Amino acid sequence: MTTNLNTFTGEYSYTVDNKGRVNIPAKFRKALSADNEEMFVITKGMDPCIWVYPAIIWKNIENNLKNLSSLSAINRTFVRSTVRYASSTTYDKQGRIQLTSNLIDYSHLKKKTLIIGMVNKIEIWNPDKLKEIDKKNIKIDNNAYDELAEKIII
Amino acid sequence: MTTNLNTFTGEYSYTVDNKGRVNIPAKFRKALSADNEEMFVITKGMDPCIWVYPAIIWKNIENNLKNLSSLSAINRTFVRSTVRYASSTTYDKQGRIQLTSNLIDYSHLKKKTLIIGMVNKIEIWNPDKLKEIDKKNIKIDNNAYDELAEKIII
DNA sequence: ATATATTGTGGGTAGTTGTGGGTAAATATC
DNA sequence: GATATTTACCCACAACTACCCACAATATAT
Repeated sequence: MTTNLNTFTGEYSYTVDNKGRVNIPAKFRKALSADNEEMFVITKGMDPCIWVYPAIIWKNIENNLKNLSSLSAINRTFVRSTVRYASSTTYDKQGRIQLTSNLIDYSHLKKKTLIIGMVNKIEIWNPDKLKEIDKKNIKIDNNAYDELAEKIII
Repeated sequence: MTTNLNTFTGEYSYTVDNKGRVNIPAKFRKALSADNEEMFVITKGMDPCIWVYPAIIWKNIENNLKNLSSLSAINRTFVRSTVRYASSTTYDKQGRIQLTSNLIDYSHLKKKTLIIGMVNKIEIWNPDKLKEIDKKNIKIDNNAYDELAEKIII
């Protein structure tokens, strides 16, 4: 059976080389639908990590943003903070994408990275940073999970 | 995959030279549709920055304004504060546009600039000024912001 | 178990991009 | 009308990027 297109699961360890490139796991590349033409959009995650979207998924976000009028100050701030760190890249013959130094700094990437499938997007983490965050999140009360339970069946 | 035409994302650092020229990032130039004929319209932003529109997008704005009644105070204010300062420029062989001293003053541009893709337009900032504004905006009511995020971010 | 193909990591090179400045035409000033 | 000042266009060069190839490690097939 073929898995869902543009859907990513699982976790992989890779390295960022000294040119700022990381491999996109082969499985993820295969999950990309053809109309993406091998293109991703990378941007700042809400956690200290990099978010990687299939290009066509990102396009939807972009189109939604286009409909926000810049007359409203909140709209301007929102658009700016959303797209400011976004840039599109196609992966090279070896399956790597080029990260920007902005995003590398933001997510504290060194050499080792953890690449995590997050269903409709991919996250790139510094493994140590993720451990840190995980520790904090353990304390998150179970009530929050109970709330989620009503929305999602697993 | 071809990215959306006349759509800009990402953030770039450039310098204004002593003739008042700034580079338009290569990626942005490539995103310009051919019928713009390498032309932008620069004008006063609603924040203390310069707005740069692809010429044909600006044309649409002008046409829309024509249909707006001048009875509305907001319309009048917008026309007066934004349209008033608009002027068109094509970029030179090196990819730079010439700014006007009016706009340089208005946006407090010194040497360092931050050029930000704002989907359907481009903003040129003094990096320090933007930091200032960002700080202020953190206090802006988060509810409106979160509402937007829920609608738009996937 | 061995051979073959695929995948991940490193580096080299040619072309592009960003930044400075120079020169001639156009405009303004006296 | 002559001179000064600005503007538009051109060239040069350093820095960077995209693209290419190589090779080792892993996975797959026979």
